[in-house]
Amino acid sequence: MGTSADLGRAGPATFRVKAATIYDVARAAGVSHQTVSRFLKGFEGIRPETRDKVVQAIDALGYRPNLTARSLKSGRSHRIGALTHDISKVGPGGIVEGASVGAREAGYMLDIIALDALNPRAIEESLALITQHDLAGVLALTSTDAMTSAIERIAFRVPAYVAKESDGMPDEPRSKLSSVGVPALVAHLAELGHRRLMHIAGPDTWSASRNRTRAYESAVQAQGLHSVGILYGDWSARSGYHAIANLAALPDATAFVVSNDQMALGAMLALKERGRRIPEDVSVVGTDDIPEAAYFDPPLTTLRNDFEAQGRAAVYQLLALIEHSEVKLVTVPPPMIVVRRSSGPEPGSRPG
Amino acid sequence: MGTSADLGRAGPATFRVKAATIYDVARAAGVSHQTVSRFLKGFEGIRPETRDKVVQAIDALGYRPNLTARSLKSGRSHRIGALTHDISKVGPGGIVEGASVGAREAGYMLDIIALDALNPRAIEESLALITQHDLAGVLALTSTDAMTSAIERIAFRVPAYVAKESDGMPDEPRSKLSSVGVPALVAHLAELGHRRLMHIAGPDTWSASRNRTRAYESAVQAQGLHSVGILYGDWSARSGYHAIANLAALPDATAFVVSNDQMALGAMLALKERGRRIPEDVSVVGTDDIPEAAYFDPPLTTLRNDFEAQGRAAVYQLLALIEHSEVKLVTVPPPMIVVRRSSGPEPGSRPG
DNA sequence: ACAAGCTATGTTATCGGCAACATACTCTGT
DNA sequence: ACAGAGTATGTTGCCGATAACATAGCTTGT
Repeated sequence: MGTSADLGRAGPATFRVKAATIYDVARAAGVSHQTVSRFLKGFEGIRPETRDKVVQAIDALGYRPNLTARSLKSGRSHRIGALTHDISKVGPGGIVEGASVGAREAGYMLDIIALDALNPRAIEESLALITQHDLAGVLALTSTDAMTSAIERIAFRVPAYVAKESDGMPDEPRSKLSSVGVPALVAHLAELGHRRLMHIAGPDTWSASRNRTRAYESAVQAQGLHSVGILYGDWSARSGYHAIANLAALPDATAFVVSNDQMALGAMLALKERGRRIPEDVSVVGTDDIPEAAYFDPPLTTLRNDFEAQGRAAVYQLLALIEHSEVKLVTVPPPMIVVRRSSGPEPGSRPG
Repeated sequence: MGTSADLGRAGPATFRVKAATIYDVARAAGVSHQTVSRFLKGFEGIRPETRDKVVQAIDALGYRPNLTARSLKSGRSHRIGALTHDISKVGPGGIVEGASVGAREAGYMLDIIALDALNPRAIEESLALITQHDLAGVLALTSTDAMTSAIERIAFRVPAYVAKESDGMPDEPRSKLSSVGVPALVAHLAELGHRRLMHIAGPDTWSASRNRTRAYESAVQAQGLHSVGILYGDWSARSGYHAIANLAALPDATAFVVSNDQMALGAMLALKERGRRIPEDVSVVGTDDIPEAAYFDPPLTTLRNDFEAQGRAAVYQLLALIEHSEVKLVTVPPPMIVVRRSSGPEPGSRPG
């Protein structure tokens, strides 16, 4: 788009028709408003004739309950706040989408609160917003330290929940550890003969990043491999590129385990520019399986994450806190490895 | 993440402290609730002593106005709904983020309504949600036909606005046409000597896609070039790949103008797999400048779009409709061309 | 010095639901 | 045939704010 001039198109002139209330319905049906209210709540003891009159009146007037009034009285709103930052950067719009759908299924709305992570006052302001807007609960969709501490402070006022991103290291029986998550990537590389690995991690302030790094380290040890070192990025392709490009000399790792696909993309470009062929000379594996990963050059071996399911699961966890009900089980599929062409056999006994 | 078990972490036990009301404040200050209300609205005629008492009471009690009650009485909520779908696909989580920030600046909340574009009933349901939740207005963040028609129906009840995506063809003086947007891409290719172009478009149901295609066609004509044909994708890298891979024979175009960066990525892979070198044999240009585009192989020549600014601008347009006020001008920078290595000189007079 | 006119503040009604209590009506048993 | 129990429905008050109207207290003019 060019300028704001062509940004959009105004709707027709707006005369908002005043919506019908239970009182309107009651009058139309010739009953009291309370009868209507009872009907709406599914109260059983209403005579069929009365019920019919109410149904018809509701239908005729196109009545829709006003949730604002309802929350005022009940003190309980039907909206949950989603604290986010950098969603566009990190990718998982899928989490937001899943959360929104999950919320709607449960009759809630999802309010997006985009934090400016760099601005400490932003959290303060958002807190004010949350209390003012009477949210039923708050969800943090990115698990940075800043976010976690914000949530901890919010949690004294409203139910709050941090949706962790995939870490590839579930609190699961050891037996499964090697088949999913980062350990599966490491095992895959080990099978291909790689012995010297390098890791490109996300920011240390993200718990997801720390978890992945820990998973990497323990998997390397468990498989009897050697970690040549750890580089840090900020999830962006740019940071992945510079992590490699800024190195004085490439270490003698034959495979790189990268904490997300964007950084893997950047790292691959830097490696190619330094004359390494992928996967002939060096293997690269990522994490997340963003839709583009299958079309990188070469297509990226990575871990598939179902972000939408994660978003939904997070909403249901939060709803359990809000409604003190049982957690509706949303199974989030574990991150499965997707093998593509960016990983290949270790270059072998060739010298240097 | 592994399973729902490690998805997150519950907050501490929640006893929501009942928030103070204007009545509490009034009692503490020894005034009537109306005086408090007047103070909150910035009413001038309050004696300094009274004012002080109110300020202190508010401070002591940590009073925050309850916006639910406020909207009930005033009939005007401070939240706007954002209809979206496929946010994860097109990338512009940035639009959502920008819209959220813009909304907050104006004292509004942004409610996300993720539509399932495939499900016609979803629009119906969302409409019900909107009226129930008493939204001040509705914003469509993706401008598909389905969305536009949904908005048209909604607009009779609440102010509504469609945020068009960049189309590279602003309603601007002709003089500017060639320096920004899709025409700039075409001009760039013409300068490099390309004469035979091909276009990969997005879905025809997206107005942004139609606009880009139209801009492409008229620019090709204006520059005296030849368009070899148009292929259609769905914005995904996958569709870009198959658009090229499914071709029985590659056309004799020397440059491809692709409607977004993801499809360009897929197309580049398919071209390379068919033995074409980029940019030596064929040039590829995209649109959007997603953060990854600079790290494609080769880095992609594309148009830079400021999605966040677009989101904010859309919010302000809508607010103008809601509040019948002047449009607060938010200038969205025009999409500027970013030249990278995916575009190069036409292969020259070499035979086929 | 007192009516008229302001100013600062208080009182009451209202938004649209829900909940508690109130009442009219039906059914049952004796 | 009528008390008592139960059922269907109506009436009133409340959530927390705003709006309209009401009333004290202070100026001002003559």
